[in-house]
Amino acid sequence: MLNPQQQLAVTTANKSALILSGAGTGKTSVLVERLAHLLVEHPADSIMAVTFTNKAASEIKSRLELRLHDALAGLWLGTFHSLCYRLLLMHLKVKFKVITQSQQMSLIKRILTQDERDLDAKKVLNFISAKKDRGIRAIESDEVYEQVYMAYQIHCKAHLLMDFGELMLRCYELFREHPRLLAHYQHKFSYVLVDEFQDTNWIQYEFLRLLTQEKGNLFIVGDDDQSIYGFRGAIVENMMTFQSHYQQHDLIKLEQNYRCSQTILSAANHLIAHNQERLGKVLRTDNALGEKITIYQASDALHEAEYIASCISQLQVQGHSLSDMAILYRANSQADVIAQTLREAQIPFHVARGQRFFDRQEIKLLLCYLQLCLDPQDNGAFEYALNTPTRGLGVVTKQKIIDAGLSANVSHWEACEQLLANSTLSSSVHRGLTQFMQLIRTLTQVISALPLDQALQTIMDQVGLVAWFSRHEEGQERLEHLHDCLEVAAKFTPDAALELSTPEQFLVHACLSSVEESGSGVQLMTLHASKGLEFETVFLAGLEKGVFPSGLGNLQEERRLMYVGITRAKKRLIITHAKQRQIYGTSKYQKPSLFLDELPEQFVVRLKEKPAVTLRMPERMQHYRQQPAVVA
DNA sequence: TGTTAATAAATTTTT
DNA sequence: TTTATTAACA
Repeated sequence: MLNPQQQLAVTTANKSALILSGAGTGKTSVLVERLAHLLVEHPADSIMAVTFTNKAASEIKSRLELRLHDALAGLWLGTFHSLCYRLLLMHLKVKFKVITQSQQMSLIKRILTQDERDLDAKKVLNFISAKKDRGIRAIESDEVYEQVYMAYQIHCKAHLLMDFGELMLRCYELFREHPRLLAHYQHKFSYVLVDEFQDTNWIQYEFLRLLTQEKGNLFIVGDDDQSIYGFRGAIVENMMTFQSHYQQHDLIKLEQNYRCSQTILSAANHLIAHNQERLGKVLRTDNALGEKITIYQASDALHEAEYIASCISQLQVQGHSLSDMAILYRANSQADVIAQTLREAQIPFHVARGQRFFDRQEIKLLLCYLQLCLDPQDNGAFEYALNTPTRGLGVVTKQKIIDAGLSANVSHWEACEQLLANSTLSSSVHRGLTQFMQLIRTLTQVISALPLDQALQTIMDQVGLVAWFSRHEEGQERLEHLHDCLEVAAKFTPDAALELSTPEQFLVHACLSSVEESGSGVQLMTLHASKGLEFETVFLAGLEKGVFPSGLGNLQEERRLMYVGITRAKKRLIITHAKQRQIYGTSKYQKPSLFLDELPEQFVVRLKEKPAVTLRMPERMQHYRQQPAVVA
C-alpha cells in the first residue's frame, strides 16, 4: 500500500523528522498511519497531533477511527487553537471567553470611538494580531497603534476575552512562565506531530519548540512549495530553522504523486523550479501522460468566462461530472463575471465565498441571544442583539447604555437595570428595553431545561428571527442557514471532560471551527481556498500580469500559489487570460502572466479567441455545444 | 427607523 | 465599476 518513502516516514524510530511531502503524495495517509503505528506501543495521551484546520483534524480522526476503533481515546488531536484552548482551560483558573475575529473587530471599533481615535480598525486589528503572532505584548509608547493595542488588551483582560492570537500567546507564556508545568508536558508527550508545518507562524513554532526541546520529539509534515499564507504571518523558513534546531532529524521526501497526470506534474515542477530557496524536491508519477494543458487567450473577461462555460458544457456532454470541475482565480472579484456567465449558460455551480458559516449575520445574531441567556453581562452580545429585530432602541439609547455602564463601571445589562429604575428614559424606550430584558430572562428560564437544538429553536421563535429575516429577498437563504445551524447543534456532542455546559461548549466550538458548506455543480473558489482539494478538471482564470501574480506581495509566494493551483488538477488543466479587463471601472490592456512562460512548451497548447461570434447569449451557448473542438 | 445620497476603497484569510 | 460604510433626511 505505502511506497518505501511513506513506509519510512510511518515507521521511523527517530522522534524528529521532516517529511517533505509534495502535493498529492499521500501525506494524510502517512500521518494517519504514523499515528496508528505509534498508538500500538504508546498510550494515546502521550501523543499530540496538530493541524491547522478542523477539517484536517476531523479527517485524521475519522480515518484513524476506521483503522483502530477506540484506541485513540485521549489522543491530543486538534488545531493549534483548540489544543491551546484546552490547555488554558485546564490551567487558567478563570473562566474566559473566546472571541472571533469579527467580535474582535467590533471591540476594536468600540475602543476607537471611545478613545476618539481616528484610525482604520482593520489596520489596528492587523497590528495587534501581528504583534501577538510574534509573541509581543503591548508596551507603553507614544505610538498610537501601541496605545490602542494596550487599551484593547486592558479591555480584554477586564472582560476575560481571548482572541485567536491570545490563545496561542497565553499558552506560550504559560509554558515560559511555569517551568514545572512545561516540564510536565515535555515529559507527558512522547510524540508531537504537526501537519502543514510550512504554515506555522513565529509563536506556533516557538510553542512547539518549548514543548519538544527536551526530547527533540517533533515530527513535522509540510511542503515549502505550498506555503501561501506568508501574508498572514506564516514563516516558511520555520522548515529550514527546524533542520538546524533538530539536528538528529530524518529528512524524508515524498515525491511520488498519485494525483496528477505526467503533463500536469511536469508543468508544476517546471514552474516551481523558478523559485529560489527551496528545500528542493521533484515530484514524479506513474500516471499517464494525459492531455495537454490549454492556455487560452480571450479578448476580455466576459469572453474568458464564456470560453470556460463552453468547455464545461462540452465536457458535460462527454459525460464528465460538474462537481469534478473547479474554476480557480486569484481574487474573489473575478468570480462575478464567471458566475453570471455560468448562470446564463444554465450550468449549475457553487461559489465558495470567503464568509464563514458562524460569521454570518443571522448565525451571529442567534448565537448572541444564546450567549446573552448564558451571560447577560456579555456586552458584545448585548450590543449586537439589543435592537435586532428592531424594538425602538437605536443608536442614541445604545450610547446612553454604554455611557451609563462606563461611568458606573458595570455591564450594559446592569446599567440598563439602573436606567430603568431611575426612569430617566422616554416611555417608548423604557417599554422596549423592559421588553428586551424580559425576553432574555424568560428565554434563560425556558431554555435551561432544553437540549441545545431545541433551545436555539426556542430562541428563534421567541425572538422572532423568522419574521425578521423574511423581510428581505435574501431572507430565505438566511433562514436556511439558521436551519443548518440547528442541525449542527443537534449533532453537537459536548466533551464530558470539560467543566462547561453544552451551550457554553457550543459557543466555543462556533468560534474555533467552521461548518463545511458544500454545494453541487462546478466549484468556484480562490486559489487559496483550493489548497488541499483536487478536481479532475481545473480552470485557472485571469493569468495576467497584475492579476496573477498580483503585483503586490511576494512573487515567490505568488508562484507557489500557481503551483498549488496546477497541482489541484488530476487530468485536465485549462488556463485562461484576457487581453483586456475592467479593473475598477476602467478597461485595461492586460499582459499575460509571466507564469505562462514558465510552463514547459511541449505540454502546452496555446489557443486564441476566434473572431467575434455575434450571437446573443443563449444561442451562443448552443453554438458552443454544437461545435466541439474547443477543448484541445 | 429605515430610506437614500455621498464617499471611500478595492488581494489572498485554515483559527 | 462595484461594494460597503456612513451621514443626512423624510
